[in-house]
Amino acid sequence: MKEGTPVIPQDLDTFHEVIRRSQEACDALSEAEDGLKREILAHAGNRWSLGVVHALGVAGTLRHAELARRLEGVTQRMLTRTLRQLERDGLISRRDHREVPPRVDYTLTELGRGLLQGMIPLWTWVIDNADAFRAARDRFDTDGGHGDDVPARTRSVASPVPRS
Amino acid sequence: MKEGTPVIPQDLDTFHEVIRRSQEACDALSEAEDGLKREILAHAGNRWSLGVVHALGVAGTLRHAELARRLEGVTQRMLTRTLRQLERDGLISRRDHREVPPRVDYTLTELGRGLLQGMIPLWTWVIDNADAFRAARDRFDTDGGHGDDVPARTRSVASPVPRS
DNA sequence: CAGCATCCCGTTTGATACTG
DNA sequence: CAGTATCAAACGGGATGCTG
Repeated sequence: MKEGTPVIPQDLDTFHEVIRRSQEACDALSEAEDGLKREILAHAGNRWSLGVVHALGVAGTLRHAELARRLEGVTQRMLTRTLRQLERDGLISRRDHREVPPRVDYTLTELGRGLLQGMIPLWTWVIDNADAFRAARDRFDTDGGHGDDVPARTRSVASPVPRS
Repeated sequence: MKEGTPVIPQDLDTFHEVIRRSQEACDALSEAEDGLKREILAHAGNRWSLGVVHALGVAGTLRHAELARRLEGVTQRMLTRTLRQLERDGLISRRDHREVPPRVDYTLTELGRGLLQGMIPLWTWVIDNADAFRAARDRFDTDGGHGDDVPARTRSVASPVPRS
Protein backbone atom coordinates (compact mmCIF):
# COMPACT_ATOMS: atom_id res chain seq x y z
CA MET A 1 0.00 0.00 0.00
CA LYS A 2 2.30 2.72 -1.21
CA GLU A 3 -0.65 5.05 -1.40
CA GLY A 4 -2.07 4.60 2.05
CA THR A 5 -0.06 7.39 3.58
CA PRO A 6 -1.04 10.83 2.29
CA VAL A 7 -4.79 11.48 2.28
CA ILE A 8 -5.10 14.72 4.18
CA PRO A 9 -2.68 14.77 7.07
CA GLN A 10 -4.47 17.70 8.77
CA ASP A 11 -5.26 17.56 12.42
CA LEU A 12 -8.88 17.06 13.25
CA ASP A 13 -8.80 20.35 15.11
CA THR A 14 -7.72 22.27 12.07
CA PHE A 15 -10.27 20.39 10.05
CA HIS A 16 -13.19 21.34 12.22
CA GLU A 17 -11.96 24.91 12.26
CA VAL A 18 -12.17 25.07 8.51
CA ILE A 19 -15.55 23.42 8.41
CA ARG A 20 -16.83 25.86 10.99
CA ARG A 21 -15.82 28.75 8.81
CA SER A 22 -17.71 27.36 5.88
CA GLN A 23 -20.63 26.68 8.14
CA GLU A 24 -20.78 30.33 9.12
CA ALA A 25 -20.50 31.38 5.52
CA CYS A 26 -23.48 29.20 4.68
CA ASP A 27 -25.60 30.35 7.57
CA ALA A 28 -24.90 33.95 6.75
CA LEU A 29 -26.68 33.52 3.46
CA SER A 30 -30.19 32.79 2.35
CA GLU A 31 -31.44 29.45 1.10
CA ALA A 32 -31.32 30.81 -2.39
CA GLU A 33 -27.57 31.05 -2.12
CA ASP A 34 -27.36 27.51 -0.89
CA GLY A 35 -29.39 26.40 -3.86
CA LEU A 36 -27.17 28.36 -6.19
CA LYS A 37 -24.14 26.70 -4.70
CA ARG A 38 -25.51 23.26 -5.31
CA GLU A 39 -26.78 24.25 -8.70
CA ILE A 40 -23.36 25.35 -9.85
CA LEU A 41 -21.84 22.15 -8.56
CA ALA A 42 -24.55 20.19 -10.32
CA HIS A 43 -23.80 21.95 -13.58
CA ALA A 44 -20.15 21.21 -13.09
CA GLY A 45 -21.02 17.54 -12.76
CA ASN A 46 -23.04 17.68 -15.95
CA ARG A 47 -20.80 15.33 -17.83
CA TRP A 48 -19.34 17.74 -20.40
CA SER A 49 -19.18 21.02 -18.53
CA LEU A 50 -15.92 20.16 -16.87
CA GLY A 51 -14.32 19.20 -20.13
CA VAL A 52 -15.45 22.37 -21.85
CA VAL A 53 -14.29 24.65 -19.08
CA HIS A 54 -11.00 22.88 -18.83
CA ALA A 55 -10.42 22.90 -22.56
CA LEU A 56 -11.19 26.59 -22.76
CA GLY A 57 -9.00 27.23 -19.77
CA VAL A 58 -6.09 25.62 -21.52
CA ALA A 59 -6.67 26.83 -25.05
CA GLY A 60 -8.15 30.23 -24.32
CA THR A 61 -10.54 30.33 -27.25
CA LEU A 62 -12.05 27.50 -29.24
CA ARG A 63 -14.63 27.02 -31.92
CA HIS A 64 -17.57 24.70 -31.59
CA ALA A 65 -16.00 21.99 -33.75
CA GLU A 66 -12.68 22.29 -31.98
CA LEU A 67 -14.33 21.71 -28.67
CA ALA A 68 -16.20 18.76 -30.12
CA ARG A 69 -12.90 17.29 -31.24
CA ARG A 70 -11.22 17.76 -27.89
CA LEU A 71 -13.99 16.24 -25.87
CA GLU A 72 -14.45 13.45 -28.33
CA GLY A 73 -17.52 11.45 -27.57
CA VAL A 74 -19.76 14.45 -27.18
CA THR A 75 -22.58 14.97 -29.64
CA GLN A 76 -23.37 18.36 -31.14
CA ARG A 77 -26.56 18.37 -29.23
CA MET A 78 -24.96 17.96 -25.85
CA LEU A 79 -22.10 20.26 -26.66
CA THR A 80 -24.50 23.02 -27.67
CA ARG A 81 -26.61 22.40 -24.59
CA THR A 82 -23.58 22.50 -22.34
CA LEU A 83 -22.28 25.66 -23.95
CA ARG A 84 -25.66 27.33 -23.57
CA GLN A 85 -25.82 26.42 -19.93
CA LEU A 86 -22.32 27.64 -19.24
CA GLU A 87 -23.06 30.81 -21.12
CA ARG A 88 -26.19 31.35 -19.12
CA ASP A 89 -24.23 30.89 -15.93
CA GLY A 90 -21.84 33.53 -17.14
CA LEU A 91 -18.89 31.15 -17.21
CA ILE A 92 -18.15 31.37 -20.91
CA SER A 93 -18.84 33.95 -23.56
CA ARG A 94 -19.99 33.22 -27.06
CA ARG A 95 -18.87 35.14 -30.09
CA ASP A 96 -20.60 34.73 -33.40
CA HIS A 97 -18.51 36.00 -36.29
CA ARG A 98 -21.55 35.59 -38.54
CA GLU A 99 -19.57 34.60 -41.59
CA VAL A 100 -20.77 32.53 -44.43
CA PRO A 101 -19.30 29.29 -43.20
CA PRO A 102 -20.63 29.70 -39.69
CA ARG A 103 -17.95 30.54 -37.21
CA VAL A 104 -18.58 30.80 -33.50
CA ASP A 105 -16.01 30.65 -30.79
CA TYR A 106 -16.11 30.42 -27.07
CA THR A 107 -13.88 31.61 -24.30
CA LEU A 108 -13.92 31.68 -20.52
CA THR A 109 -15.15 34.78 -18.79
CA GLU A 110 -13.61 36.20 -15.65
CA LEU A 111 -16.18 34.23 -13.73
CA GLY A 112 -15.35 31.07 -15.62
CA ARG A 113 -11.66 31.45 -14.93
CA GLY A 114 -12.44 31.97 -11.29
CA LEU A 115 -14.50 28.81 -11.15
CA LEU A 116 -11.82 26.82 -12.89
CA GLN A 117 -9.27 28.04 -10.40
CA GLY A 118 -11.54 27.15 -7.56
CA MET A 119 -11.94 23.69 -9.04
CA ILE A 120 -8.33 22.81 -9.50
CA PRO A 121 -7.31 22.07 -5.92
CA LEU A 122 -10.38 19.93 -5.57
CA TRP A 123 -9.94 17.79 -8.59
CA THR A 124 -6.21 17.58 -8.25
CA TRP A 125 -7.00 16.11 -4.90
CA VAL A 126 -9.46 13.69 -6.48
CA ILE A 127 -6.81 12.54 -8.91
CA ASP A 128 -4.26 12.13 -6.15
CA ASN A 129 -6.67 9.94 -4.27
CA ALA A 130 -8.00 8.02 -7.23
CA ASP A 131 -6.58 4.80 -5.85
CA ALA A 132 -8.29 5.31 -2.53
CA PHE A 133 -11.59 5.83 -4.31
CA ARG A 134 -11.23 2.72 -6.36
CA ALA A 135 -10.17 0.72 -3.34
CA ALA A 136 -13.19 1.93 -1.38
CA ARG A 137 -15.45 1.00 -4.23
CA ASP A 138 -13.94 -2.43 -4.63
CA ARG A 139 -14.26 -3.05 -0.94
CA PHE A 140 -17.88 -1.98 -0.94
CA ASP A 141 -18.90 -3.94 -4.00
CA THR A 142 -17.07 -7.05 -2.90
CA ASP A 143 -18.79 -7.06 0.44
CA GLY A 144 -22.10 -6.93 -1.37
CA GLY A 145 -22.98 -3.50 -0.10
CA HIS A 146 -22.03 -2.75 3.45
CA GLY A 147 -23.45 -6.18 3.91
CA ASP A 148 -23.55 -5.55 7.60
CA ASP A 149 -20.31 -6.85 8.94
CA VAL A 150 -22.41 -9.60 10.37
CA PRO A 151 -20.81 -11.99 12.87
CA ALA A 152 -22.28 -14.93 11.03
CA ARG A 153 -20.38 -14.72 7.75
CA THR A 154 -23.17 -15.91 5.53
CA ARG A 155 -22.71 -13.12 3.04
CA SER A 156 -20.17 -14.86 0.81
CA VAL A 157 -20.49 -12.45 -2.13
CA ALA A 158 -23.74 -13.66 -3.57
CA SER A 159 -24.39 -10.89 -6.07
CA PRO A 160 -21.40 -10.05 -8.27
CA VAL A 161 -23.51 -7.52 -10.11
CA PRO A 162 -22.61 -3.93 -9.24
CA ARG A 163 -25.58 -1.73 -9.96
CA SER A 164 -23.71 1.34 -11.01
CA MET B 1 -23.09 47.95 -9.81
CA LYS B 2 -21.17 47.77 -6.60
CA GLU B 3 -20.26 44.18 -7.32
CA GLY B 4 -18.56 44.54 -10.65
CA THR B 5 -15.08 44.90 -9.23
CA PRO B 6 -13.79 41.76 -7.49
CA VAL B 7 -14.17 38.48 -9.40
CA ILE B 8 -10.70 37.01 -9.54
CA PRO B 9 -8.07 39.69 -9.99
CA GLN B 10 -5.37 37.18 -11.08
CA ASP B 11 -3.25 37.93 -14.08
CA LEU B 12 -3.99 35.88 -17.13
CA ASP B 13 -0.40 34.67 -17.07
CA THR B 14 -0.73 33.24 -13.61
CA PHE B 15 -4.04 31.79 -14.58
CA HIS B 16 -2.73 29.89 -17.54
CA GLU B 17 0.17 28.70 -15.46
CA VAL B 18 -2.18 27.10 -12.99
CA ILE B 19 -4.33 25.59 -15.68
CA ARG B 20 -1.26 24.18 -17.34
CA ARG B 21 -0.33 22.39 -14.18
CA SER B 22 -3.73 20.79 -13.92
CA GLN B 23 -3.58 19.93 -17.60
CA GLU B 24 -0.41 17.97 -17.04
CA ALA B 25 -1.94 16.24 -14.09
CA CYS B 26 -4.86 15.18 -16.25
CA ASP B 27 -2.79 14.03 -19.18
CA ALA B 28 -0.62 11.99 -16.90
CA LEU B 29 -3.60 9.85 -16.06
CA SER B 30 -5.86 7.48 -17.92
CA GLU B 31 -9.38 8.24 -19.07
CA ALA B 32 -10.69 6.23 -16.17
CA GLU B 33 -9.30 8.82 -13.81
CA ASP B 34 -10.92 11.59 -15.75
CA GLY B 35 -14.19 9.77 -15.50
CA LEU B 36 -13.69 9.28 -11.81
CA LYS B 37 -13.06 12.97 -11.37
CA ARG B 38 -16.28 13.86 -13.09
CA GLU B 39 -18.13 11.13 -11.31
CA ILE B 40 -17.16 12.46 -7.93
CA LEU B 41 -18.19 15.94 -8.92
CA ALA B 42 -21.46 14.59 -10.22
CA HIS B 43 -22.12 12.82 -6.96
CA ALA B 44 -21.31 15.99 -5.10
CA GLY B 45 -23.97 17.76 -7.13
CA ASN B 46 -26.46 15.04 -6.31
CA ARG B 47 -28.74 17.27 -4.31
CA TRP B 48 -28.22 15.75 -0.86
CA SER B 49 -24.63 14.61 -0.91
CA LEU B 50 -23.29 18.04 -0.15
CA GLY B 51 -25.63 18.44 2.78
CA VAL B 52 -24.73 15.08 4.22
CA VAL B 53 -21.01 15.59 3.92
CA HIS B 54 -21.25 19.07 5.32
CA ALA B 55 -23.44 18.01 8.21
CA LEU B 56 -21.11 15.18 9.08
CA GLY B 57 -18.15 17.48 8.74
CA VAL B 58 -19.64 19.81 11.31
CA ALA B 59 -21.15 17.30 13.69
CA GLY B 60 -18.64 14.49 13.38
CA THR B 61 -21.07 11.61 13.76
CA LEU B 62 -24.79 11.46 13.14
CA ARG B 63 -27.53 8.87 13.04
CA HIS B 64 -29.80 8.34 10.11
CA ALA B 65 -32.70 10.22 11.70
CA GLU B 66 -30.46 13.05 12.81
CA LEU B 67 -29.24 13.55 9.30
CA ALA B 68 -32.80 13.47 8.06
CA ARG B 69 -33.67 16.20 10.51
CA ARG B 70 -30.76 18.40 9.53
CA LEU B 71 -31.34 18.18 5.83
CA GLU B 72 -35.04 18.59 6.26
CA GLY B 73 -36.87 17.92 3.08
CA VAL B 74 -35.03 14.73 2.30
CA THR B 75 -36.96 11.46 2.23
CA GLN B 76 -35.64 8.30 3.83
CA ARG B 77 -35.30 6.82 0.43
CA MET B 78 -33.07 9.54 -0.89
CA LEU B 79 -31.14 9.81 2.32
CA THR B 80 -30.41 6.10 2.30
CA ARG B 81 -29.52 6.24 -1.36
CA THR B 82 -27.18 9.15 -0.80
CA LEU B 83 -25.56 7.52 2.19
CA ARG B 84 -25.03 4.32 0.24
CA GLN B 85 -23.43 6.17 -2.58
CA LEU B 86 -21.16 8.12 -0.31
CA GLU B 87 -20.27 4.97 1.53
CA ARG B 88 -19.46 3.24 -1.70
CA ASP B 89 -17.23 6.12 -2.67
CA GLY B 90 -15.43 5.70 0.62
CA LEU B 91 -16.37 9.18 1.81
CA ILE B 92 -18.35 8.14 4.84
CA SER B 93 -18.35 5.07 7.03
CA ARG B 94 -21.42 3.34 8.34
CA ARG B 95 -21.62 1.78 11.76
CA ASP B 96 -24.47 -0.48 12.69
CA HIS B 97 -24.79 -0.92 16.44
CA ARG B 98 -27.30 -3.71 15.80
CA GLU B 99 -29.41 -2.93 18.82
CA VAL B 100 -33.04 -3.68 19.22
CA PRO B 101 -34.24 -0.25 18.24
CA PRO B 102 -32.06 -0.01 15.17
CA ARG B 103 -29.21 2.36 15.56
CA VAL B 104 -26.85 3.22 12.76
CA ASP B 105 -24.55 6.17 12.62
CA TYR B 106 -22.39 7.71 9.98
CA THR B 107 -19.18 9.63 10.02
CA LEU B 108 -16.75 11.06 7.50
CA THR B 109 -13.74 9.00 6.57
CA GLU B 110 -10.31 10.47 5.99
CA LEU B 111 -11.21 10.58 2.34
CA GLY B 112 -14.47 12.33 3.07
CA ARG B 113 -12.78 14.96 5.16
CA GLY B 114 -10.27 15.51 2.39
CA LEU B 115 -13.03 16.02 -0.13
CA LEU B 116 -14.86 18.43 2.11
CA GLN B 117 -11.73 20.45 2.55
CA GLY B 118 -11.17 20.49 -1.16
CA MET B 119 -14.72 21.68 -1.65
CA ILE B 120 -14.69 24.59 0.70
CA PRO B 121 -12.58 27.06 -1.27
CA LEU B 122 -14.67 26.26 -4.30
CA TRP B 123 -18.04 26.81 -2.82
CA THR B 124 -16.94 29.74 -0.74
CA TRP B 125 -15.95 31.26 -4.02
CA VAL B 126 -19.35 30.45 -5.49
CA ILE B 127 -21.05 32.16 -2.59
CA ASP B 128 -18.81 35.18 -2.93
CA ASN B 129 -19.72 35.51 -6.55
CA ALA B 130 -23.39 34.72 -6.18
CA ASP B 131 -24.30 38.18 -7.40
CA ALA B 132 -22.22 37.80 -10.50
CA PHE B 133 -23.96 34.52 -11.28
CA ARG B 134 -27.38 35.98 -10.86
CA ALA B 135 -26.46 38.98 -12.94
CA ALA B 136 -25.14 36.78 -15.72
CA ARG B 137 -28.29 34.75 -15.68
CA ASP B 138 -30.52 37.78 -15.74
CA ARG B 139 -28.58 39.19 -18.63
CA PHE B 140 -28.84 35.95 -20.56
CA ASP B 141 -32.50 35.35 -19.92
CA THR B 142 -33.44 38.93 -20.66
CA ASP B 143 -31.70 38.84 -23.99
CA GLY B 144 -33.69 35.77 -24.87
CA GLY B 145 -30.74 33.44 -24.90
CA HIS B 146 -27.59 34.85 -26.44
CA GLY B 147 -30.12 36.01 -28.94
CA ASP B 148 -27.34 36.78 -31.35
CA ASP B 149 -26.31 40.29 -30.60
CA VAL B 150 -27.80 41.10 -33.93
CA PRO B 151 -27.15 44.57 -35.37
CA ALA B 152 -30.84 44.97 -36.03
CA ARG B 153 -32.16 45.30 -32.49
CA THR B 154 -35.43 43.53 -33.07
CA ARG B 155 -35.09 41.44 -29.93
CA SER B 156 -36.68 43.87 -27.46
CA VAL B 157 -37.27 41.29 -24.71
CA ALA B 158 -40.00 39.31 -26.34
CA SER B 159 -40.08 36.23 -24.08
CA PRO B 160 -40.22 37.01 -20.36
CA VAL B 161 -40.46 33.31 -19.59
CA PRO B 162 -37.27 31.83 -18.16
CA ARG B 163 -37.31 28.08 -18.75
CA SER B 164 -35.44 27.04 -15.68
C1' DC C 1 -35.70 3.52 13.85
C1' DA C 2 -33.45 2.15 9.72
C1' DG C 3 -34.21 0.77 5.24
C1' DC C 4 -36.18 -1.74 1.44
C1' DA C 5 -39.78 -2.27 -2.55
C1' DT C 6 -42.83 -0.29 -5.84
C1' DC C 7 -44.83 3.07 -8.75
C1' DC C 8 -44.27 7.26 -11.18
C1' DC C 9 -42.62 11.67 -12.93
C1' DG C 10 -39.32 15.05 -14.87
C1' DT C 11 -34.77 15.81 -16.46
C1' DT C 12 -30.51 14.47 -18.69
C1' DT C 13 -28.25 12.13 -22.09
C1' DG C 14 -27.80 10.08 -26.45
C1' DA C 15 -28.75 8.67 -31.63
C1' DT C 16 -30.35 10.36 -35.72
C1' DA C 17 -31.80 13.47 -39.16
C1' DC C 18 -32.44 18.07 -40.89
C1' DT C 19 -31.56 23.48 -41.71
C1' DG C 20 -28.99 28.00 -42.66
C1' DC D 1 -19.77 24.44 -39.59
C1' DA D 2 -23.05 25.59 -36.07
C1' DG D 3 -27.31 24.58 -34.57
C1' DT D 4 -32.13 22.66 -34.08
C1' DA D 5 -35.86 18.91 -33.85
C1' DT D 6 -37.49 14.49 -32.64
C1' DC D 7 -37.55 10.12 -30.42
C1' DA D 8 -36.10 6.89 -26.98
C1' DA D 9 -33.41 5.30 -22.99
C1' DA D 10 -31.31 6.07 -18.40
C1' DC D 11 -31.23 8.23 -14.21
C1' DG D 12 -32.51 11.30 -10.29
C1' DG D 13 -35.92 12.12 -7.26
C1' DG D 14 -40.34 11.95 -4.64
C1' DA D 15 -44.61 9.45 -2.46
C1' DT D 16 -46.26 5.60 -0.22
C1' DG D 17 -46.44 1.24 2.11
C1' DC D 18 -44.10 -2.63 4.31
C1' DT D 19 -40.31 -5.22 7.19
C1' DG D 20 -36.98 -6.41 11.28
